Formats: sequence, structure tokens, C-alpha cells
Amino acid sequence: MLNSALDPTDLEILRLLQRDASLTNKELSYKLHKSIATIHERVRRLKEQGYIQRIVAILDRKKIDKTLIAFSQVLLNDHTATTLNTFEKEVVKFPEVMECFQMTGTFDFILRIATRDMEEYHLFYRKLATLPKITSVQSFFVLSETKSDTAYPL
Amino acid sequence: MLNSALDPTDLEILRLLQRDASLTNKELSYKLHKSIATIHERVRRLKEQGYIQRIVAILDRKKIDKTLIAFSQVLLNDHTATTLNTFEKEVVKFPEVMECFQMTGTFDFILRIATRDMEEYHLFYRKLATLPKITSVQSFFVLSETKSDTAYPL
DNA sequence: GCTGAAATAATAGCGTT
DNA sequence: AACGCTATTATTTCAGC
Repeated sequence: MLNSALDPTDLEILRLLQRDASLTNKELSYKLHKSIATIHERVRRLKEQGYIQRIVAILDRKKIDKTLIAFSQVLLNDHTATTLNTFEKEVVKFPEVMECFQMTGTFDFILRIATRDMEEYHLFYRKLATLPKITSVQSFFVLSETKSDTAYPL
Repeated sequence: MLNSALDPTDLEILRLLQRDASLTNKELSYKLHKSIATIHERVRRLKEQGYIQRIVAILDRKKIDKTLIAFSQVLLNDHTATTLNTFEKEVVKFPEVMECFQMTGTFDFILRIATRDMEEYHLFYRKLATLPKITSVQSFFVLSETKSDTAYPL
């Protein structure tokens, strides 16, 4: 295929699979009024071309005892490549860190931390604070979840 | 079943499906040295009991033109139930808002916003700022993604 | 609650338009 | 590309332990 842009059928498949990837090709074919073979080929291509990165199970964090979610804003001493790389290399090793983004603005990184409770967060915090070149870590805790979505608007 | 606690087999199934939910029961049965029927029953129960909330496709945001990710910290004028509820009810309607959490600390809510570019973010920002009872919105933008995971440590 | 086998359903590959 | 057909593979159910 020369042109890899997405047509309306592709977009609709992506919309649906972002919400529910357990939909079968048969079910998609009903919804989109296409043959199963066509859907099968579209989905295969969307995976092959990397639009669909992976299929994952989303768990209920309260049922698996990850009651406490924190966002931690990290400020580093300096912004040399070495300092940034070392921090990134070390921080991803912590299992409690689900996400880490380098950011614009008044801090350098934001982390999403999942722990069982405040005690476990405290243990993590002490590990984090010992990493080199950290100026400050400011923590904010989730009180309630208003919306939690992995699907991008398409 | 009277006792709904998770045994090591359940935990391993959840660990694996959080990473790759396209694993077949057959593949899981190899990895866990159990029969397919056993795995099937375990997975069915994990879904039925709500440990597995849903199966979703994770897309490559750069390929679908969601280049700009922002975290927006929102501070409200007051914290009456009406103010909080109104904000929550309205903010979830914006397609750009993938996540919204009420937080402890120096602001009230943190939002994760996905847009195509700064222009689209600006349009969202203007819509957001017109919601009632908003004191301030502070925006931070993702420069780079160090780690991005939907899987909880188990 | 686990196993193995049989019935049902989905996916993958191929030839035609 | 889209479709229909067929072969392969996976899921689901169930009787027996």
C-alpha cells in the first residue's frame, strides 16, 4: 500500500477497539457493514503499521490493592544530558512508577505512582529521593477519579 | 466460590494480560503449566469478578496525530458539592480530557489532555476557562515520554 | 477446582473480482 | 482493496475425577 492514511473505516475500527478490544472481527463487520475478511485485513494492517501498539487488560486498581495514586513532580539540580539520562534510566526501574514524562514549566518530570497505601508510597519516596541530582519532589494524591480513559478522541 | 482472593496463578494471569491481552488461553496454559480449561475458568472468573475491567487497544498517539499531551491543574473558587459536581459533570464531556482526578494539595483537579497541537490545546483551554467557578488553570506540556504503562505492579 | 475431549466459533490464508 | 470460501486454531461447554 502506497498511501497509509486512515480512511473512515480504519478510524471507526480504532475508535471501537480503543473502547473494547475483545470485539471479534465478526462483530466489527456487523457494526461497519463490511465483510469479515475486509475487517480482518484492516485490523491486521493497523497492527502491522503500528497504529495499534498493543492489546492490554485494564484492571480495577481498587480490587488489586492499588488504592493510592500519586502524581510526583520532580525537579533536578541541572539539565545536562547525563543528569537527565541517569534520572530516566533509574526512575523507570521502580515498579511503582507507571508513567514518567519530561515536562515544560516549573518542574522537570511528572511521575504517576501506584501504591497500596501511604506507607508504601513513603517507602517509594525514600528510594526516589536518594537518586542523584534531585532538587525536590512534590507529591499530590488522588482523592477521586472523575474520568480515567486510555482512548484518544478520533 | 466463597473466597475470592487471588492465588499465584491468578496474579500471574493478571500480570501477563496487563502486558498483552492478545495472549490466547493456550499460550497462557503453556506459560503457567496449567490446562487450557483451567486457564479459561480463571480468566472467566477474573472478568466476572471485575478484576479485569476491560480489554482495550493502545494506540500510537503520534501516528494518530495526538502529538501534544498536557497536564492541566485546575483550581476552583470554592469546594461546595455543587461547584465540584458541576465541574466534574462538565469536564468529562470534553473529548480532549482523557483523565480527570480530584487531588490533594495546592490545586483541585489534574487533567490529562490530548490534542493535535498547541493550537488545538488553546481552543480547548478557552472552552475550559469558560466553565463556572474556575479560579485558575495551569498547563504543563509533555516534552518526552520516559515510561508509559497501563500495567500495575503485582 | 482441575482435566481431557467434543462441539462451536473465530481467525488466517488464498483465489477471484 | 473487498469479498467469499476453506483450512486452521481458539474458545466454550461438559462429563468425570
